[in-house]
Amino acid sequence: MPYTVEHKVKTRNKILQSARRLFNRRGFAEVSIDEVMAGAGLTRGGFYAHFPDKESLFAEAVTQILVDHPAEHWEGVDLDLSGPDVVKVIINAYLSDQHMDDIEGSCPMIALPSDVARGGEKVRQAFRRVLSSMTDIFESQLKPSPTAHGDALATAALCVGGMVLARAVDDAGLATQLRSAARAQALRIVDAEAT
Amino acid sequence: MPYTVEHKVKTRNKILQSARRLFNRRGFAEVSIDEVMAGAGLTRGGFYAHFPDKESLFAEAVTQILVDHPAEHWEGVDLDLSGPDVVKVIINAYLSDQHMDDIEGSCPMIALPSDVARGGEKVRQAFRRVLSSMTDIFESQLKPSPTAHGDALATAALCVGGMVLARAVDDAGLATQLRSAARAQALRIVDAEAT
DNA sequence: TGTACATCAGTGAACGCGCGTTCACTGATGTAC
DNA sequence: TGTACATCAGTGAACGCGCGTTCACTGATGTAC
Repeated sequence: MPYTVEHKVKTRNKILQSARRLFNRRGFAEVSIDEVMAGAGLTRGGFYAHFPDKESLFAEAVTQILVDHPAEHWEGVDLDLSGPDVVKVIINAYLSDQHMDDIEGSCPMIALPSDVARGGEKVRQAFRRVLSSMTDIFESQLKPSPTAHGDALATAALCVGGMVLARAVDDAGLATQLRSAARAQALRIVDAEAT
Repeated sequence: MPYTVEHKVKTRNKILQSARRLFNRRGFAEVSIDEVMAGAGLTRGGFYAHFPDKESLFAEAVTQILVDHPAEHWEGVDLDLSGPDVVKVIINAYLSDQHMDDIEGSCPMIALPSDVARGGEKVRQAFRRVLSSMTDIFESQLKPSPTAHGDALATAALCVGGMVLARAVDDAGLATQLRSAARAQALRIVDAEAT
């Protein structure tokens, strides 16, 4: 068996990373397989040795951030996921300038939510896994209560909603206001409900 | 001058409405001009007598909801914009089952945020106008304070974020939880800061 | 150790197709007489 | 009032192009001897 197994896995990951960068920047429909493969240093035809079709690539690219960067996500942001303030650290990192500017490396929930909403079942399932990985951390750090689950979901809605609006608006000042307003409310929720 | 001026305006609006429906459902890049024109009962070629290119159509379609439905937005939801509880009425309508299900008629901030974030200046400006028309109403009903503006922005982030996540997730139960969690927090903000 | 070989990751030409846009036209319309 | 006409909204064939996908191939590789 020529070529090691790791060789193929490595190539597959190169394709996924190229896809994630390109999808984050330009969206699913606007990116061609040619471009994804070129970004991975490969050519068109090889794609189908790794993925059955474009839609599958989309689903895996959305999930990839979970597999590949389990702890530290956004360039220049230190995520200490073991300290007592995990939730605040995540909120601040999520709504940070670095995450705002890091289009290619950003969370797929911000870069691709409307693409996913229109996508197939696999993509939407991948999206839910990403969201749950966030809300599970939030909920685990809140004081157990009947509202803890809802508070975690609302906190995620604030983080994602604040960033999505900030990215879509043509006014940099408004974008900054949106992020700090979302941050303030998110921190208020977790402060009120912290363990 | 054959054909009245209103005739051309009417046709233009038919194209815009067809575009808004199709873009909301399938996204900007995924919808063809042929489909938009067919949805308006017209054929391909006529498009360029009304719009210079596809991007301009996108920008106008995003704004159209403001021009066309200034008061009542979502099917089956009564919006009383004159009462004292405007903000609560809007929050409830925005996060309602009707708005969740009405994909074609929904707010463009929910259906198209990531498409807009990648779009040109005109589209992003149109998006900001839609967002501001919402936050202006919120802010005008809050007790004047240094945080009123931010509270209005955070409320919008909750409404939009809650709906965007609900639409993207593959789990109907989670979608409902997201919407009611966002609603609860949004109402909490305006209750704490109401005039 | 060195070489012949079987494997299969990756290549790139080719496919049919639908896209955004252009343009010569047609025919329904309001107006002038 | 009735008719001839100029206008221009809308038509649909055509354009070049890039897409997703297929497939016969090539050549770098690890293995067997």
